[in-house]
Amino acid sequence: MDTGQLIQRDETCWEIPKKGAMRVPALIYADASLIRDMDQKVYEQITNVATLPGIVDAAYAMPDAHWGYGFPIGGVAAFDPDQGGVISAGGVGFDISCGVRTLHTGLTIRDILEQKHRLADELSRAIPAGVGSRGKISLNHNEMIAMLNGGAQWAVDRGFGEAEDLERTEEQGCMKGADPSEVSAKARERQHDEMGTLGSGNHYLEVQRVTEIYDQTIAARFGLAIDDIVITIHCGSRGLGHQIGTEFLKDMAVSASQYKIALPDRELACAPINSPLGKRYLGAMRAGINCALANRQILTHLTRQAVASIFPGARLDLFYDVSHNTCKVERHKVNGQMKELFIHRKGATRAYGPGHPELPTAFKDVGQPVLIGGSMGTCSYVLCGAKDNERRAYSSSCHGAGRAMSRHQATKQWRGRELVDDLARQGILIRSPSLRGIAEEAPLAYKDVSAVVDAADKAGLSRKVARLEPVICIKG
DNA sequence: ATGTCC
Repeated sequence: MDTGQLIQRDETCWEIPKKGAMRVPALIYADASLIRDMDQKVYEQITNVATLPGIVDAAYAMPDAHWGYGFPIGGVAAFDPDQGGVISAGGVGFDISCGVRTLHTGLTIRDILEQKHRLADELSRAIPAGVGSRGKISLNHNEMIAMLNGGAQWAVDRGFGEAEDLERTEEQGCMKGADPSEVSAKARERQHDEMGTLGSGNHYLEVQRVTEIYDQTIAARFGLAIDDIVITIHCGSRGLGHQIGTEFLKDMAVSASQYKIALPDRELACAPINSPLGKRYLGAMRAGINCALANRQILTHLTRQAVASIFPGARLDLFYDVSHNTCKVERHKVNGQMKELFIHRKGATRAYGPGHPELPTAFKDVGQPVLIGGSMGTCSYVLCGAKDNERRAYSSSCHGAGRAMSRHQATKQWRGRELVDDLARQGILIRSPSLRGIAEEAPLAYKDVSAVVDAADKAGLSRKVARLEPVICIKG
């Protein structure tokens, strides 16, 4: 991106001033180097988002922003229903409530070193991964509806995990207001035997080692210390979420003119929050969120079983679960008054600062854990919602490294087998059904995650707490 | 992201 088109507000905040059809300005949080490498499409896309009805304050892009469908991935936008605000399927993303959860293991790197290969094989056997992966659980109609209403709470009720897990999951594991009757038969059919599966693309299950602590006090509160082993699961709502996205995107594109919404890009298709279509999508999307929460909950149970077969005494307590493709109703201050806004976060993580009433007791005084996945073979980070970050991007932070190169380009540049061998030499074990998938996910096809989190920290979105490095990676 | 094209 050409920095000449932007007004630099400070070291990590860049403004696209309001012009043309824009209702508000757009703000990008990144350092100069990330901005220079950022896709020019991000400029176009957040400029377009800023034209949508009812948008409040600004359209935001996180430091990891890149070209997405309509909205950039790494985009945040808040809409006011009382000002004609809209909800957009492309503003949530196809993989509804894709997210990350990290489990403590109580083990250290010394405990697992000699069992590394066994653990990799066991996890690979226990976790269904890859395109169209299927699980052992299949849901009949009534169970499907119960799952879409109950999310991770439904999963815990069925014996997948423990009640304590729910306290450490956004929405206590259950998104209220889901309407399974708005989830089509086709979407439900696609999910019939996909519960408890990882899927493909950038989804993974990773065994990680804590290698650096940046904030001793918060790390201690988060239960993280050097050489601890944690396990991180990154996945979403599988075929069901994708089907919901596909169907509503089409409906929203068709009905935009009926709602008198001028779309600068068809991919920005949306509907007023208070319209019948907007309400239908909200109900379906919330059911999709529950599907993703239930899916990660079942995967947690499968992970616990796999780890227990090698380390019988290990306790895999949930550290935290965050979603990064959502639209949520939150109370925020607008012109000095508290308002209920619909916050779209696409490839962006909620990052409540210290003291937020919705935080679990364990984190209330320090802030929300923010889990940032790196690319395969590179590091990941744990951050913490920063004080006063509400006024920056409605308490949001980045979600990962962000792609720097297309999947197609990556497959031309790398061979899966060579990447697996290279990483094995670095002591990182990869298990995946797809060598092509590995090539698409080559570490160098992503932005430098360390630069991304440094920018998020400097911008005051969230604070660095700990760095994690991969030991084993189960890839979809 | 996605039964990587109904």
